Amino acid sequence: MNTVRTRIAPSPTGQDLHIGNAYTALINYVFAVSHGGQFLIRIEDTDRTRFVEGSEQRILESLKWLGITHAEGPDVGGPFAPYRQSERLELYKKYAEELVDTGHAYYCFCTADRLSKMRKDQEANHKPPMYDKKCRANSKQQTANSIKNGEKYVIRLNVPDEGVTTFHDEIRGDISFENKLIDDQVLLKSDGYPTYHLGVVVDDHLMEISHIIRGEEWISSTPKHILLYQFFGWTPPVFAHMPLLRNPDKSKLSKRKNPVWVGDYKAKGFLPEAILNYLATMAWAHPEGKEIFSVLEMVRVLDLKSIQTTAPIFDVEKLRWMNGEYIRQTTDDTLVHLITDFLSSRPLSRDPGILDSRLRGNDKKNKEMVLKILPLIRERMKTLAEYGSLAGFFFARPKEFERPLKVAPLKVGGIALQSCEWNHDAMEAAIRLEAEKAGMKAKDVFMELRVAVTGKTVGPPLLESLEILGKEETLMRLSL
RNA sequence: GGCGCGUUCGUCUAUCGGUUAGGACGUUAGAUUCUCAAUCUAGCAAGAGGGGUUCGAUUCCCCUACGCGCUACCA
Repeated sequence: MNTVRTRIAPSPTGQDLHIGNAYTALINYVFAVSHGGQFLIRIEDTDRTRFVEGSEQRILESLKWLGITHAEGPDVGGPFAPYRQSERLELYKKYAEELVDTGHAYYCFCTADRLSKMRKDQEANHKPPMYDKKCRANSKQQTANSIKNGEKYVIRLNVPDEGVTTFHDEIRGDISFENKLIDDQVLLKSDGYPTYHLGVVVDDHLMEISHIIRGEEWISSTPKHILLYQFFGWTPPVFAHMPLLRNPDKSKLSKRKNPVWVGDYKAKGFLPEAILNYLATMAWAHPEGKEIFSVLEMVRVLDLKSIQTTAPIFDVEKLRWMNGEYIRQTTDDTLVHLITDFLSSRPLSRDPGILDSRLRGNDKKNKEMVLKILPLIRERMKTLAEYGSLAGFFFARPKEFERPLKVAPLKVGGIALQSCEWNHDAMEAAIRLEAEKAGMKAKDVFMELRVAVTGKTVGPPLLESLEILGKEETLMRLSL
């Protein structure tokens, strides 16, 4: 009875897992784990009009990619299956009717036309747009007749006209709402599906959820949920409303203004650990002031009460920095796999310039090559996607040059490299010597060699790169 | 419009009523250097406004302003 059970309840209406859902998933997961409890997933697919095919699978995949694992869910089952609301329809109907029997809900036969007209009038008169409770006055007989005649109906929550509904929020304290301002919410839609409000309360209770940790956007609906718990005679779980992640313009994080899908960040070359770490610093700070820490470490120190109430802005720049930190921490072997997997899973058209298919090999030989290149580029990479522009020249000759080559210093460099031994120190000595002989700055010679070999003015250290590239290939590029 | 939630550097945040208001990202300058990074050093940068309470408010209370959320047979 005392076990901590948390959940996230995504609805399959988007192309993937929303980063905001990933955020609440992280907190729910960490909280459950830190209390030796269970974290589960329930799919709330009650809106058929917005249903997106394949969404559920992608949500599950993204969660898995992030490393947030669930004990129960639509894919793995569990003691409270099914975990998909569309498969639990009879349940909601039963509970909605129970509410009707106890007088806490009623049938409503109002048409969409009437409702929208009513709302328009209310708006015109500057009144809060709420259902006017017309059907609450229907007699039992009227209701029975209407149903018998096949009239479409919904079941609405019968909210008391007076009083106040209060609930305690673990993060924000007590929050109260006047009952007269709470709408007679639809609980069961005319298509037989429950609305969020009914579904969430019934399932959270049946699935023995102990803590509801969800987004701030639900605060206003919580009194309806509290009322439902009261009417059913159930003990409500603990509530904690997380602040909403925001766009740089402070609006709720949305796909129109930001990449919001976890898959977007994966495609941009972010590592799951970095994403989670960054998310963890949203509205919360490690008690020791650490910036870089693992989920496991978060499990040790997270306290719901220490979560901030202010909605943070999702700052991709800081995420990039953090991702770079993680790339630098990653072992060579792991990073090789990350890079080769990343490249092979990515559409060729997204890689510009000199990057071509030779870079994308997943074979052993290519992996060895990547391993050699790694020390030259790892501290220059903030995302895996930058590998291409950083290391592309190892695999293919530059197709274009950032600027025209200067012949004189290039010649000097060529002479130096032609006759020298192919190692870092020998090359450096030769270049400096030849530069001095020609009365040039060694710097300029280095730069010209760089442009000729890589096509760019910036990149990994030149001599180390030449060592890997080999003498033959280097001289070939110099003679272009 | 109504209801709710919120307000510390540009951004993420620290602060058990007493601090030169600290850290991180970004940014600026410098060191290093074959470029760019990485690294190191230094700098710039904040308590929305007004009332209270208090010996003392960033911290507690109220008001205003501003921002955000909700206001569907969407979640």
